[in-house]
Amino acid sequence: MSRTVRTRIAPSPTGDPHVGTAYAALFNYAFAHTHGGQFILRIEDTDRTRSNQASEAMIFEALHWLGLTWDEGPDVGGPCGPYRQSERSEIYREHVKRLINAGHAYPCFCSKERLDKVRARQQAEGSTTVGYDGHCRAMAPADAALRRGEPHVVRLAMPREGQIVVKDLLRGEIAFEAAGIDDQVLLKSDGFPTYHLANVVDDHLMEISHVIRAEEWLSSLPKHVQLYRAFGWEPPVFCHLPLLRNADRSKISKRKNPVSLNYYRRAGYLPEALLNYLALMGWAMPDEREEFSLEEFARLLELERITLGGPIFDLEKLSWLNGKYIRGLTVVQLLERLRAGLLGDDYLLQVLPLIQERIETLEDFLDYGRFFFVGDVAYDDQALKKLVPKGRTPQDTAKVLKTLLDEHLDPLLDWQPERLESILRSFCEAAGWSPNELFMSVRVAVTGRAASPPLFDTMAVLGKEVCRRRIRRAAGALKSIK
RNA sequence: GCCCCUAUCGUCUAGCGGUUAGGACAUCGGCUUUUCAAGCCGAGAACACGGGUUCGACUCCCGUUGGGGGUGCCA
Repeated sequence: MSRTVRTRIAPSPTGDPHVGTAYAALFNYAFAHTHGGQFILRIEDTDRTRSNQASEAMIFEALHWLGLTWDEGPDVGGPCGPYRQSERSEIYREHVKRLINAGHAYPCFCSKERLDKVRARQQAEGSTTVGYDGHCRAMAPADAALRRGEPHVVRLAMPREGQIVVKDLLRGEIAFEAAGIDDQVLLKSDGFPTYHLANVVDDHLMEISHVIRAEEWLSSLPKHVQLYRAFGWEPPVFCHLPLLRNADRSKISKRKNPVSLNYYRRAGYLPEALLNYLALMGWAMPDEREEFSLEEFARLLELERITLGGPIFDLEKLSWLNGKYIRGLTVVQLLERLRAGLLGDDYLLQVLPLIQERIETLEDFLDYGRFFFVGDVAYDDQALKKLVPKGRTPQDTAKVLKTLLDEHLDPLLDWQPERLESILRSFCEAAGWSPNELFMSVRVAVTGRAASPPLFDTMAVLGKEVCRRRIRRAAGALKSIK
């Protein structure tokens, strides 16, 4: 009870920095501060194929922008490091060994094919439990030792019967039938731990007192609790936050909502307004005041008061709040905000070289460079016509743009001219479009005009978020054409 | 399919057995204003349904329905 409060945010660096990460970080940060504890940043990069350095850097950057500073983390260090899971492999391996020796875990040599087959059969039979069937659990330790050289994973030996009762701060006790939970993989065949293992081991070793995370983890809580038991550790307090939702109530996603923190930053939302809005999701101040600072939030947050209905992330209300914050600034402060972004030297110095050769008077600058500074661009009839190459239909064009965006541009984190060019060029072949066709279409989508500075440089300067939303919008506009 | 969570205006929420069910966004109307915003004032708008418990349920319990999440060698 008197234990120091230590909370953490544990993002996985596999994409653009996510608004859900900021949401969880906000509550963890605030709770730690309410209780004079520490807030820790841990990078969960155990998925070697998806984890990526650019993503990690963007997460740091985005959280710094928001002002959610951490007391311990990969960049600032701390007594419980390293804070990057990829650098802790030895720790996990040792802990797995302990579990195996105690009979709480076992090696599993089942092939992917067998696993798929088992799952397919269970599904076909309408079996009540779908998951690993425990095939290798019966293997004698001596036999397993003999096969040590073969590729294998290590699984957690879950109790076969009875109930696993877990406790969530907001929901109270929740009982799961042990029979319905399969033996989770703890150590992958590449030697890296799964989330389940790594998060339990690290939370324990890093002395995390309160695990405040998204509700999507609630169903794996019994596995985590079982791990704490197997290790003989005292589990932390668990508090599962409601999931942010799209307007249709599904879990917030990039197809239906801007989810990248970079979007909000570029669009000109003030970090304190975003944080304030996020704090309103599932939380209300005791006096119902809706505008408050991070400090006030950190002073008054009580986890018990969090509401559990999944809140819809409402851009309209966010924008209203943001407007309030902007109006609350002095003119000089407003100028500073502008200079920190769209009207800052950094950005202007990127834009100007692309415009310089194309203007004759300084006042041409605004007219010509307009699309570098606005959010959406308008597509007039002429632009709409240029968007669709001769001989192509609006529908085809919309489809090509969407595919380009979703499958090729969206996963790109290193948003540089060279990368963009190679992606667009190879996409031409895949789509069966000529570079002329595709590049003009993308140019118009991204700038609103048929004439612009070199496409890839322009896209690079505009940034991923702006390109994304404009291409998306262009595709949408095309679809509504007859 | 199975497991788990969840349910107050369109949206975010207050409520914690007895209230004309309150506030905010959005919407609509008015005032202000050269215009547009902003600001101010006002209006419409909710306890999903069915059983209990109780003198009394939005509040407690059970069920139904709706919504969500999970069911990966992803987190």
